[in-house]
Amino acid sequence: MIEQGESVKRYEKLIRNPVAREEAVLAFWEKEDVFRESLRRTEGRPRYVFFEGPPTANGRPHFGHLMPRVYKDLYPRYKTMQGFYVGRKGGWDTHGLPVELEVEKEIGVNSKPEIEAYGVERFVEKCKESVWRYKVDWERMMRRMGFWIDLENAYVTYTDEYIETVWWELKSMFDRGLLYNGHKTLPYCPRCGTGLSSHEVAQGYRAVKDPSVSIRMKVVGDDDAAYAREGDAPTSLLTWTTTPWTLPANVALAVSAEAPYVEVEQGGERLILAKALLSTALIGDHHVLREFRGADLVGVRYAPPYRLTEDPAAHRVYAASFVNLEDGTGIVHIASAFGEDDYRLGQEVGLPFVQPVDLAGNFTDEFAQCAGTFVKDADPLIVTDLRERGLLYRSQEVEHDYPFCWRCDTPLLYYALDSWYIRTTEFKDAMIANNASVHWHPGHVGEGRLADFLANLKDWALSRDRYWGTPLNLWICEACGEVTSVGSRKELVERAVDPKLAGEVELHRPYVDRVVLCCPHCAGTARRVPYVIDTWFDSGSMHTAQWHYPFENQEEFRDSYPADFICEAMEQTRGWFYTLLATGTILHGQAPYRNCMATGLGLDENGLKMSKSKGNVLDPWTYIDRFGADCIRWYLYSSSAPWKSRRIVEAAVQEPLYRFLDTLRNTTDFFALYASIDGYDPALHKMDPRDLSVMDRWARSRLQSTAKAVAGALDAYDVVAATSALESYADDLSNWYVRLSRRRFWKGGMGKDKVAAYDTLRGALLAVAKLAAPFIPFMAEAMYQELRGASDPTSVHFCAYLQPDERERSETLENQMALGRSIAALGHQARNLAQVKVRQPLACAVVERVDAVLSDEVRGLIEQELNVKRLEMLNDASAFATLAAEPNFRTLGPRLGNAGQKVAAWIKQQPADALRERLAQGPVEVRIESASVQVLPEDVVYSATLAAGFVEAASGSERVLLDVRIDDDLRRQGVLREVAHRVQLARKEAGFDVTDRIVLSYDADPELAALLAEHEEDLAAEVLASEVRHAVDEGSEYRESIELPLGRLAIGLARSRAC
RNA sequence: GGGUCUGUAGCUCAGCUGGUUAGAGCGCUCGCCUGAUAAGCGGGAGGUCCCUGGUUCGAGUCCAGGCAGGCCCA
Repeated sequence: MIEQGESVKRYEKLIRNPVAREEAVLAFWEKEDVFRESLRRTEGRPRYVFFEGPPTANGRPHFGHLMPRVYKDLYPRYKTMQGFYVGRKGGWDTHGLPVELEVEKEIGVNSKPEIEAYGVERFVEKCKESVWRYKVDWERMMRRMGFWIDLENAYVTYTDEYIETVWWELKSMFDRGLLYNGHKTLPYCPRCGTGLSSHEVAQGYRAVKDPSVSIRMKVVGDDDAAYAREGDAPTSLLTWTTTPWTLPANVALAVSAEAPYVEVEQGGERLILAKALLSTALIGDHHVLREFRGADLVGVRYAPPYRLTEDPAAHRVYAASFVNLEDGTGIVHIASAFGEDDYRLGQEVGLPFVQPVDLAGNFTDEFAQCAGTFVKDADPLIVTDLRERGLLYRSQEVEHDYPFCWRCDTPLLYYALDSWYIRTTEFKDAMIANNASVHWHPGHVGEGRLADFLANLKDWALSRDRYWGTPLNLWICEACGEVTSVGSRKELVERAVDPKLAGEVELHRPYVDRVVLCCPHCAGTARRVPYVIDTWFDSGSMHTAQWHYPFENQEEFRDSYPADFICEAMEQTRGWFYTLLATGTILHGQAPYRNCMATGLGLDENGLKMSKSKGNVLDPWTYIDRFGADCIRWYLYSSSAPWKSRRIVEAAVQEPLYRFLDTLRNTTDFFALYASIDGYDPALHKMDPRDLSVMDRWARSRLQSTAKAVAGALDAYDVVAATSALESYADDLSNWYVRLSRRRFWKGGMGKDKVAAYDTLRGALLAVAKLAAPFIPFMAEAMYQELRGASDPTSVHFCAYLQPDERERSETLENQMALGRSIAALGHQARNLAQVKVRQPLACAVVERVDAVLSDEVRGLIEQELNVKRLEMLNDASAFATLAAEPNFRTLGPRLGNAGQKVAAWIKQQPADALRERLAQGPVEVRIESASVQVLPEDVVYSATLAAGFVEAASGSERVLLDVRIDDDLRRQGVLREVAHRVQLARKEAGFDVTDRIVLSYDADPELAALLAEHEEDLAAEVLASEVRHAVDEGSEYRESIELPLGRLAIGLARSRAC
């Protein structure tokens, strides 16, 4: 009888709708201030340091943003539960060209002159607003996804504090001589008047046809070269370009030092070019005169097509590593103002800088014959001119990819612009060493992509000729040219001509530009350079600048450098991952992070990257509002490795809801249902370990193994393995432990066995909640709140992560159970084959498996599961089969011909077992019509025929033989079970409660009636009937007629009033 | 063009250092089971493991070349 006093604990079912369930948990977290409390509880503990890679809030968050974020939340939660203090300072990236572009669009301007006309101050103020446009969307998304991060104290890269630290960093580099002024060759849009960053350029590549010309450059001197001219014929270096407009700026030619070059004779002239390109570069017949290495040509002087400089270093041949021998002539035209390689070579060997093109892309007076002409339009003019002067060897058109401005479609020019650099190359070895100290997940990001980048490291071009960014903190004296770097607000005030202004001024353009310094060298007036800095330097400085170090928080900084864990999308490799590493190495001499995880991309259903321009971005809310945050989180964690790109397909995202989350919910609900009925209270009903059944011990052992596997996988940053361990435990618990233990919960009273079952199930569910808490924080919390005891911590997120307890583990038991389950599966398969229902008891199942051992307990479970009276384990079950020997005509025929038939007949007559034994010793001699014939082992194949009444099912290493002979007694037992089952179904159909007592009434054919009468008490107990009547009640709430093997049965059910 | 990743069932993906007949989940289909379950169990259909060559007794796995897609960088 069930009594429900007030003191009895009630367990509620979990909220079924995942979205509603999570909203309830969110409300609870906020009410209890759970995130901040989790930080307070761990304060002072050893740290696990996490750095937030700051997002830009001038764009809406989309599904792709969730991918790194789920891991950025998982590890801090996991480590917090392990007792570490994991501060999670948020951050916002707020500067840069993308912000400016947004504002340009908004105010309807399209170029720098227009911005100047609009007013830089107004423009910058707009930028400042723009960066917060979608802040609430980000905050809403983070809150709803359960991403715990401190946004209230987030660092913001545009604040004066942040800028001040960046200034401090830059000054410290300046003082160490690491900043210098030079030229950077950028893809430059002459119409917009700005260089473009690489991601902008990448958007504008298009295949176009351009001229491809080979030009003679006549050798005029060989005094400084190993090469020496021979004969009197005119000799030319043959060079090649697809940008004829750069030829006026030619200052040198470059060759590959090691490659072979040849001098050929053709039509009375001599031409020099790379041997490898002879056949593709020359037209018509030629005669090779001699061969030499490129190095021999170094120093040769030649006549340029246009002579705009008289510098003695110019118009000579140099060796360069970038010379390629795949197209062209192997002799590369160098215009140091118009190409990155060209510029670097110019710097290395001291070439003059010839730049006859203005910032609008037109030739200047320096190249008078085309002055005022746009360079691309000058191409045909120059080609014609060269042809007329006999310098043109060949002119063709080639199709290749060329970048265009993605905004205005103007062809971009590679143009050397004035720029400040950080001498990062000086730290190349240090960065390589620091990179090697990082644990990369996956390895190829650090070892491949980044290492590769570091191996070819170039100095960091720091300055940008724009408006919205951290102003470059360099002031140049108008009088003496002295450069001053200002490293703090204090210093700015001290040096300013107007200290009051310097004390109040916002550290942005155009305000800070108004601060004029007094030159420390000559007391002249120093003005700030017009640049802002690359915004990557901002975010790459967060390890220091987020604390406003060294002006504040010195201790905080020391305790949180380097980070233990960072995680961002893969494309940050040469972005944030690199800039952090660079600034960290230069400023602090150590890699700024120990573990770095890179995540893949979110792809749309066609496998294309989600991007705003393609219009295929997925709003996370489409799934959050339908499946909930846990479902999305688990999908991302479990579907594949973090760094793999994923197609986001609805069915796949939804899957965990049914497969995993509902399994947890249902198992918890199962517990709640019966624990409520029984009034189970762990505080009152103490479990004695001696009462634990084999199922309990197995469930407990599996739990410990799971805890071990999950923590091990997480520590190895193998998130997928962690999720699959949890999933398989949830499955084991629900579909094996609960399924086989149901009867223990049904039976009345609160016996020791029942307490053991409750204790085990509740313990397992609580443990799962803790193990799963970092992954699915909502579901874990909901389960925990349902199951926790009064003295347990308020939230699952305050609990200690489960430490595996080896004493509860038994590998033997787990292995035996695994074998048992495999046997059960085979047994079911065999029943299927024989078309015998599980409810029909059978006498015996035989398991054939070598050296298999099952304890009596496990064996008992399997007998029950398979509904067999006896389960036998054998090494060899051949006793249950009859072996027959069959001749193998494939071997007999070819070898023996006609005699084969006779031998075959003989084989068939032999007892198969005996024959096999004899053949196992070797060939057998047989006399066939007075001739002796050898029968070889391969001449015989054996077929086994199962003993009558058995069916078999087999998998890899085991075989199950099922005795499907049903005698009268078994049949009657089967019918009894069938009747009980039908009554149970009827109860459910009638809508009765699990605990309702019923009046069962029935009519049956005679044989069936006799059987039922005999077992009436058992039946009544089984179906909770308080009374059984031998004629169907007319007043029954539910009636049904059933055909059974022993006859027809009519039943009637009514709720009993007795109870 | 350089670097790198990916290519396995209709879909999403596992397949560790090479080793029987290539797997899971979802979907489809037939049957079973069901006092928790949108569940579970079993059977079936569904595969050129991108292609070609090589190494090997043996290749989805290793090597080389190619094709396709993606990303980063030019």
